[in-house]
Amino acid sequence: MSLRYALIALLTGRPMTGYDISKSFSRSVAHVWHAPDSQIYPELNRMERDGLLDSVEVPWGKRGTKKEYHVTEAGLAAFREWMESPLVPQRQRDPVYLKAAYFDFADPEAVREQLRQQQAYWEEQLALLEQTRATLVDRSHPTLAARISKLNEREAELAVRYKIYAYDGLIARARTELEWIKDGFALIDELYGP
Amino acid sequence: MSLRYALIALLTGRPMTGYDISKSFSRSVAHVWHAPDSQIYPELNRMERDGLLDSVEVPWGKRGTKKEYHVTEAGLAAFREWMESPLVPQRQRDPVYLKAAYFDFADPEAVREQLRQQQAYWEEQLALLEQTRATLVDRSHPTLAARISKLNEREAELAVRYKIYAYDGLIARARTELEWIKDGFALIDELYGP
DNA sequence: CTGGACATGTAATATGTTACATGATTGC
DNA sequence: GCAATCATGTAACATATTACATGTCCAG
Repeated sequence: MSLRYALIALLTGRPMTGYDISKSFSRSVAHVWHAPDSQIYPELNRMERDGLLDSVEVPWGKRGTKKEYHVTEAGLAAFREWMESPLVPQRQRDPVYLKAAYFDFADPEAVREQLRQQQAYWEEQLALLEQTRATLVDRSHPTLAARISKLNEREAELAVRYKIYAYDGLIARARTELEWIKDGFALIDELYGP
Repeated sequence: MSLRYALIALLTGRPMTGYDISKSFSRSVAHVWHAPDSQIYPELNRMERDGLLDSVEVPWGKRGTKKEYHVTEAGLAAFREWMESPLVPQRQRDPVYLKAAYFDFADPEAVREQLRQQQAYWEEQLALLEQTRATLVDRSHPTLAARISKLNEREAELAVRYKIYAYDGLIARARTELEWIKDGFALIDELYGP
């Protein structure tokens, strides 16, 4: 059910179409949440049906229209309620750690290759996260900028600081993963020779 | 589809019933993988149908029987193939970071309370992980012990070291989460006063 | 006038959760 | 004999993935 709240969170910044949201979910916001089109559009419809969102038909070009969604009072209330409700701890289900625990079933070269892939992935993530963090610090991040334009300085400060805080967590996590991967290379070298 | 491989991984140690597996998934192995009964039993049946597992009816008490599953050659081959195949990077979908990015929508006391809960959760996890790690180091961990009893010293060393490596990753992750939570308390104190 | 971005979905499948259901065995 | 544990599921629902389908608009 968190998809709902991720959608509301995004829409608190500015009204958006399903397409806008979809793009956000595969670009900068993707670090915090991701969902494919096929999940977004039906969920937006359900949320409108449930009164959490309102939509306005906006002209698009000559004949086309698009639906811009914005959060209703009920939606905002539901979001606040979720924000204040306790978090159910996530259950562990991460294939990476499962694999690592059984690396002895794989060829050491195959293991090295997988570690390299993971390393490349996390290095790229880390770079993106730090880049995005910088746009939060200077307040140029588009979604954030849209949101804080409607707030006073104190409120804006809070919004910005918490977003930076979230990114600091993601960055720390990425660094931890990279450290662990580095240890993995060292372990294989030790067990099989370089 | 990783559930399949998690099940095979467990069964490489020793033959088990669905119930045994279910218990493992909610005790020590839960750090690496978790699944409820209702997912385990049907999946075991499907895996037997697909030839990855074999089952033997074992007497249990006077009239009862239970099904002990063991991995077939085909199952082991499938496991090795999965172990050597590249990992598709996980997409981010973590409600904790989503919430953190929007903490300004919640009352600071509610935020503190959630941080306290997260802290308690991760501290408990960390303790369990370190405890389990110790049973890997001295080779008293039941699943591991069953597995290495069938291996020579070199193979046992590999199996043990990789499992410790996986737990080191989980422990590092838990510590990183705890650090981040600590920063969260500091941030709220700074923004609202202690 | 064409390709890429914009826009909105459906369908089928896979995976995961919650609740319910049932019975045997073992230890006290 | 009674409670806790062992044992094995089904059913309904919720969520997520993959593949497909269709059409508009805008820039070059």
